[in-house]
Amino acid sequence: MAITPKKKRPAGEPCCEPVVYPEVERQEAQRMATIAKALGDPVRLTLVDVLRKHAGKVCVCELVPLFDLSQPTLSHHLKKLRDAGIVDSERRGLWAYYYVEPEAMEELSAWLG
Amino acid sequence: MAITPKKKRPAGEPCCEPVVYPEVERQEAQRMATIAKALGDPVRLTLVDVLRKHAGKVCVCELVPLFDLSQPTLSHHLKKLRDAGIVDSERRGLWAYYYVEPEAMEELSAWLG
DNA sequence: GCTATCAATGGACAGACGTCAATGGAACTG
DNA sequence: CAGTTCCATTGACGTCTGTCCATTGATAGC
Repeated sequence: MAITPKKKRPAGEPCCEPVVYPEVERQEAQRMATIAKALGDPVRLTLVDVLRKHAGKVCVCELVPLFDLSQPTLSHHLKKLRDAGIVDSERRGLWAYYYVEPEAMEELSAWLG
Repeated sequence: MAITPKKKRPAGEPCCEPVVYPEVERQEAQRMATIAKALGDPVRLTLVDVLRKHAGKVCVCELVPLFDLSQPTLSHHLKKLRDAGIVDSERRGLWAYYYVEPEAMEELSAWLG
């Protein structure tokens, strides 16, 4: 079988220096991507912006009319944000109040530089 | 038909103050979401990280072996990053060199706070 | 108890997304 | 010119995602 190696570069010089990417940075990139993905939707990013501008004072029933979406859909988005650690919620009686948990966004902001 | 309005809140007090979200901020959120979405994939975020740490010196043939993916798939991710204005490329002979166009990421970083 | 309200959950569906194999196109070599 | 190398594009495929509707859970007031 012995396939003859065909490593013929157009010029003698290599295209660029070899690139290494350590495992540690890979894992951090993975985590940052998770946060970015949760924020990578117009509805969710808007939700986060609304929440951080009305710290601790916004209940879901006030969020729903801001969008042209059903209440279950918004609930799903809020759940995604919660799963990503970007927001959290607190129940008071019938209502659920959401607020931003700033660590995740700060992390991403710092990573972006 | 005249459905009788059933606006009975559990308590007299409203759940929270009414929330407004201006159109201008909506549009900015939309743009930020586009950037975040492009970054919301582990492969793409890793690509960006590799590129910014080897400014202007990385050709595609060096990027491919960093991932367990086919060359067309990587090309597809690079295109997405280019479409989002996060990276750009330059051709030198056979090779294509990619580099980070930092404005978009800086914008998002600033927005995140 | 019963009823009303707010929020979360489950199921279903169309569309978007990530991936690959095959192909195409541009540029260099001999 | 033909052959090679590198990169982009196309088409196809399965999976994930966003959305809705209907329902359930939880809490409050009657």
